Amino acid sequence: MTYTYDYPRPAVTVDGVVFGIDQTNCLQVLLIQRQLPPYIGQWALPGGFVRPGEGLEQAARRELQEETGINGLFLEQLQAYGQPERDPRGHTITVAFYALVNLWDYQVKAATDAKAASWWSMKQLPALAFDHGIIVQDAISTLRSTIRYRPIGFELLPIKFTLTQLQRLYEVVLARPFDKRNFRKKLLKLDILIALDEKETNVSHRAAQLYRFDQRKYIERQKTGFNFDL
Amino acid sequence: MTYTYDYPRPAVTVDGVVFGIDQTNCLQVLLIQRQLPPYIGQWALPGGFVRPGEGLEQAARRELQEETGINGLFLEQLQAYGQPERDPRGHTITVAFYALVNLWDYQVKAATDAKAASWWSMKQLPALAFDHGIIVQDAISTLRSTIRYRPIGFELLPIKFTLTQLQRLYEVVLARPFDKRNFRKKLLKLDILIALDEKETNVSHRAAQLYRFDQRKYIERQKTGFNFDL
DNA sequence: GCAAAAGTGTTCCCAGTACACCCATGT
DNA sequence: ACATGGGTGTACTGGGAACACTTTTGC
Repeated sequence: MTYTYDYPRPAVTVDGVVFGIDQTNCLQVLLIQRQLPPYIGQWALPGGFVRPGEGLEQAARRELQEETGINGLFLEQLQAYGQPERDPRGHTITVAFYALVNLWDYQVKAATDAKAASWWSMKQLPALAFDHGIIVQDAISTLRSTIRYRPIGFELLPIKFTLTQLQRLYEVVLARPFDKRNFRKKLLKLDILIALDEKETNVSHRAAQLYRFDQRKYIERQKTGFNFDL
Repeated sequence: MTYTYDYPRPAVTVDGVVFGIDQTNCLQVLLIQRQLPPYIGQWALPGGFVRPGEGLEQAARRELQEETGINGLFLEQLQAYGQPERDPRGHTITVAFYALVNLWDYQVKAATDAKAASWWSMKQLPALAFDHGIIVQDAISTLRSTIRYRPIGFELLPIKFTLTQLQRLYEVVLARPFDKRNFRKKLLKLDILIALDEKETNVSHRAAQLYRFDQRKYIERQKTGFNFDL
């Protein structure tokens, strides 16, 4: 079965830059090892061809589900990459997405996945296939600017988290330290966190208060001209 | 001549949202009237199919040149749109760009262009073909956020401009008034404007000082950790 | 001399920043 | 009792916001 058109068409793929944060407080990216040419054996972003009748985001979610077993996560478009020589097989345009995943819950899943998918620290990424190295750099740069004015950081944490975890998250992503007192003051004043009736357990130090993000209140705030800004 | 592939491929187009500001202090968008089905006779964004061996930005520049006669302008990618039903002819992915053009210089050119291209005020856009209405909304929203932290506003002005022109520009794009004294104080303190040895002429009021943007100094500033921010 | 826009300083307030000690818990 | 991270308040400073009058030019 073949498909014929009156004019030549480039191929269209989607690729996903999936970020997570592990216990070691490093920003991680999910990569898969290619089983087919070109770049066989090299590490690359999970992704694949867009199918007929499929939206771009839909295709990205499907590919991530197929290749890494994770779904239902925060996913947003980065941009399209279309340099004609970026794929040796021929003119291929890829639409890149970035995704945030809560590694506290998904950790096991990714580790036991059969498809040669694994987490790599941003600090020591391997050489990537195609132009995927550039895509990852663009993704981290977009993540850094976005996390400062939209409350997407919570996607990287479990539902219940401590203020210290939240602070570590911002420090890791923005690669910059925050003052503990000022950070807490600012976050609590935004009034979009709910203090739960729970504390950490089994820690050999004073147990920390647990919070969760109040999406509803955030949306309310936004309507009345308020800006998340860190 | 036809082109055959092993798997079905969506078509790939580029579209451009070209912004300009005219004398009436309105934000304008350049539209063309479609000469062919679908949506024949309706207004749409200038754009067209990506050709083999052509990069995305390259394609966007070519289409703008062909359809509107303007080139060499500020052009940056917005995002890709790929809902499968967005084009009645079949699955078509478009990569949208937004562009800024100095209407003081290009005004005549666009007006005399033969191809049914014309400027429309953002305040009263006609119904647009395809999902172009959404694309324009996304473009203005991106323009608004980008103009606040990157000095791209100057692309909409002639090389020599007055501070009042610059202020009007920001007021028009951000749809919000600025205080004259504070605006001038802030802009001048950034130290990226060069006061020229020239003033306005033929105005029936006190002639304003002319300035130009100092790209070189801006790049210097940036390296030494400085942020344009308005 | 009048209409129309250019140009110019000061005060107030809030948000960002810097900074150090006591508290609760497990071993 | 000690090690570990949790939790808290104050003083300073710089930038944003509000605000009104004089100057220059063409008619």
